[in-house]
Amino acid sequence: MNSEEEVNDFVKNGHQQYLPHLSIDSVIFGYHDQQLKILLLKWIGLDGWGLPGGFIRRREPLSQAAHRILQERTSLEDLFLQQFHVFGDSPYRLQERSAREFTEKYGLVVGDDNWLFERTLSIGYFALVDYSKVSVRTDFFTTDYRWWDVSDIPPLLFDQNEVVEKALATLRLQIYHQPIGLNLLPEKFTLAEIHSLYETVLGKELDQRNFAKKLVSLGLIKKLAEQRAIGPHRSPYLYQFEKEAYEDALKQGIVHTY
Amino acid sequence: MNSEEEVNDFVKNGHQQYLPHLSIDSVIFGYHDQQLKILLLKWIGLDGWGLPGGFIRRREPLSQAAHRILQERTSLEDLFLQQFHVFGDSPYRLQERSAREFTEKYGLVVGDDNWLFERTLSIGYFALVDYSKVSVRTDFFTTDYRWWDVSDIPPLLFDQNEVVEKALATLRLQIYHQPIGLNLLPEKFTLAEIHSLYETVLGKELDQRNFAKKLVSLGLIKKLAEQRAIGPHRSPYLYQFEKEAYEDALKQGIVHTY
DNA sequence: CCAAAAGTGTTCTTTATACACCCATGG
DNA sequence: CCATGGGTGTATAAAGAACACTTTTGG
Repeated sequence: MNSEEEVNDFVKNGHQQYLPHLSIDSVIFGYHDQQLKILLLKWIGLDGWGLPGGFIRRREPLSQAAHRILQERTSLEDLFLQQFHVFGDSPYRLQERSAREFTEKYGLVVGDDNWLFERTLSIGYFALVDYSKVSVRTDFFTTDYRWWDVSDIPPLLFDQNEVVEKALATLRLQIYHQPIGLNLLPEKFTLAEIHSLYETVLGKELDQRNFAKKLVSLGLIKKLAEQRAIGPHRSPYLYQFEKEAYEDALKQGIVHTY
Repeated sequence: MNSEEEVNDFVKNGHQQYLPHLSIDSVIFGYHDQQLKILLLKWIGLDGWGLPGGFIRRREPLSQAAHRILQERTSLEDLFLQQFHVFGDSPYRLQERSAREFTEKYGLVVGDDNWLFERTLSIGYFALVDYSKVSVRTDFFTTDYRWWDVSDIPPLLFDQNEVVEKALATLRLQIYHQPIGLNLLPEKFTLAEIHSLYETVLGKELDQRNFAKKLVSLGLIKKLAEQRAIGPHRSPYLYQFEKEAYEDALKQGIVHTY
């Protein structure tokens, strides 16, 4: 959605294509530089950072909508994507807001009764993606994007800070039952990398030896013959996920402590 | 909602009061007779059993709507109520269905474009309630109700069997992180009762001695001086939840194994 | 040869599991 | 006095936590 014509049509007639009162907000986690990051978009006019999101087509299954929205935004096909909460309590989501504001800022004339300004509940999804594979597409409303460190999220639009908090809490809880990493790390990685990922997500230190022992003994990762040259230091071995064991653990759940 | 007039108004004008395309389905768990049960309603006309549910008022916070719906149905004020999933994938939820059917069965004339027959996503909540304190209110659409054993749920309307399954799965997962029982048991209970509750929810046997040891050592329950007379057997002691420890465990989570 | 990061085992402590007998009660 | 369900402890096994030194590498 980039041309003024398209945008106009979306604003004026979007309610014919999309379900009103409902949107999807995506918290997209990536991992880079030893930091867990999320992707935020800069909304022009509203002058603030917000989550990528979108609407559900009238006859589109919900989970398909969530995938489509993410795919359109990041160009990723395969990703871990999971619903985690519906947000419908915050006063922001109750306001029928800012039609005027919108008109002023975008130069589009819309009425107070426009579908975009009715009360909207938001279904939160979170995704775990390989940072390096994402190519972000911006559009008319969102001219800029940036990966933000989760410990340093700016004030977001509406109640989206709460959405991010809840996504993080869900991820941290889930890591005790399911493996993560397959979608956050490149295919081959070092022990140091996955170790640091887990420390980052959990926000605490994990014993190096115990951690490696655990992952290997669970059969989730396997050591490759390959090593990686990393400058004037000993070369670490590369590891890879055991896909079958990983998928099993995802489905059946495990009880971890790390 | 009982008089024909009220029902007519709800069908014809409900969309002015409620958000369209969205409903709340409640899976209400109760525990009785050593069985985990859920409350189902018999929908007249549709000729089937279904979950209690309702709609969200246009300016009503989501969680408040969930509480209201449950409160109206069960007369309970304090209960454990938790959102667990949004259902928007099943083909049932895509069908704009049965306006004709409806007209035939209820004798109300409604059009195909009536708000009740548009695609509806459902937000699933589950509640844990003290079976003995519930007094169920029926209405025009639901003339009968019954508590069903979770292992013996009949085919439900739409995709509601899936909703029940997911609620159960969520409850079973959650029991590993949070205590349950405070809302399922009467205030004072015996070790045998709570033990059997946990066995029922988890669907497996738990060692009697280890179970009691664990709950007491976690400080979740405390033994009272009182005993209960139970016929020609040794009288069991009564126990009570330690509210503070219980609430803490709810908030902060625990790692159980039982 | 040195700075920096990698790799690797053992001990101790805590937690979980398995298991069986005596006790109290009312009829 | 007896049938029934209640109550309790200990020993073993498994899992988690704590802990430090040697190796490799390129500059």
